[in-house]
Amino acid sequence: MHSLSLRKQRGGKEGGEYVVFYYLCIVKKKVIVGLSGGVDSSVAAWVLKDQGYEVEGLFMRNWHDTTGLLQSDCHWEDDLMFAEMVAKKLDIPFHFVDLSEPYRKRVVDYMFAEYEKGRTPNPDVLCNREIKFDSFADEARKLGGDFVATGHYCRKKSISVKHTLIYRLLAGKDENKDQSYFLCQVSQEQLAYSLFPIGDLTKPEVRKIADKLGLATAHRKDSQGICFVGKVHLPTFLQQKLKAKKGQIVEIPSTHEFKKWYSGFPGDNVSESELMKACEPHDLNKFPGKIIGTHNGAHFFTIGQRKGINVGGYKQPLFVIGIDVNRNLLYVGEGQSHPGLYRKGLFIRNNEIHRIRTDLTMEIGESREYMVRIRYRQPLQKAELFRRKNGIYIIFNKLQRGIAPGQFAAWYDGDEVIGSGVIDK
RNA sequence: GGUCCAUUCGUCUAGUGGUUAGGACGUCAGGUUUUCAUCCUGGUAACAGGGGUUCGAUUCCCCUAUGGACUA
Repeated sequence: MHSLSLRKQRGGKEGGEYVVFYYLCIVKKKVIVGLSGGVDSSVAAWVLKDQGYEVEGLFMRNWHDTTGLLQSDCHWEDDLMFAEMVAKKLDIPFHFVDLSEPYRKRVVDYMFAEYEKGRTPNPDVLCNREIKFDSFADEARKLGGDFVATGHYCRKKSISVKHTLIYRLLAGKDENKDQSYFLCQVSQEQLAYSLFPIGDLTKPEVRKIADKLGLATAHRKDSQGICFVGKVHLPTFLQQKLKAKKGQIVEIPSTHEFKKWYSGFPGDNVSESELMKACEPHDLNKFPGKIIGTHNGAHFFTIGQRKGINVGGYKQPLFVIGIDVNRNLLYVGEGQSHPGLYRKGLFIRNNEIHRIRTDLTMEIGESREYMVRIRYRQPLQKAELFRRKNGIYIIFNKLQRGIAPGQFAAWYDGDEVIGSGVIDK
């Protein structure tokens, strides 16, 4: 029995309460915390230390290129400095590792490849699966870590299913900051090796703790944009590798006959071809569209996007409702409620189905109700998942706006992430 | 060739003999957001040009330019 057991024992003597700490076991578990230079990971490190773990900080540098960055300066040096200051304050060993190569290969290249296909990738979900809980975890093992920990707002629990230990990934306690979505692609093995120390805290609590401890990161602004890369002007960033190509913008009036959706869910015995139809995107080629302008490459856009179309004079804003990279066409529609913006369902290929709860695998022919989100911070949507021969068809209760291939759909049971997959179409 | 009508922010437009010339869309900048988006707030920006009439012209008149309609 290696697990650290730091116990609090309370005695209620007449002199008042006192607390006695003692160790049941002398061997402390070692945790390597990914210190990013932000508050969340700083407090995570402190929480672990407070819980009695042996804690070491590891800063990873994943990107030091400034091409396409909105702020001309690259922030990783600042981040490193803050991370070091925190480590010093908490009195924990501090390490540095450069993971730029794997990050470029496994996250950035994937990003380019997806955009090139006219899809909209989520690099941060990949970053967690491929870097933080993989390459980084390997580095942690080299340092003798028993676990890695991050400053994610999510929780891990375990249950025993048929005598097997199964890890559960749960939403963070702070509903407003819940980041479980970004971890929707991690595996049981990765979860087993991970800790999320601040999952039971809210952001204001985290800030307060950091403030009380006098951590330098207490009032640092939350990072935004692509993890490690930062805020970028996407077309500029993508043009490192994808070339600009002029093409036509085609407006599809909302008055055309768009697909009709049935209300609610189909029956559980619905055929795969029927589901396929229900999850098919709008066939925009068949409409007589109107050419209203030119763009610099359809692959720089995403469905549901408003900014950057560069065509004015309309009563309501134009939104991207379709992308055709082969013909380099950008389809747009006027107004928030344009029917081309909404769909009833989506499809995930067999080989893209990822299960976190490996014990809850859906068999072919099976269907289940789950709550689903297709973007970070989107309120969970009621949906039914149909497992069929080719993959999973997700039919939503309500029409969904801007379903974008390449993004991840994650399904939840309550606040637990059950599985996820890349949206194929 | 003649006659008539039009011309206002980048775009679509509102309006008046004295207005800070209004709005929408675009765009830009902030805010929200560890993806892409969305969303919120704010800013920028126009009376085609030249003459008159008038205390005062974007508004009325004339000419020029451009676009449209009708017609020998």
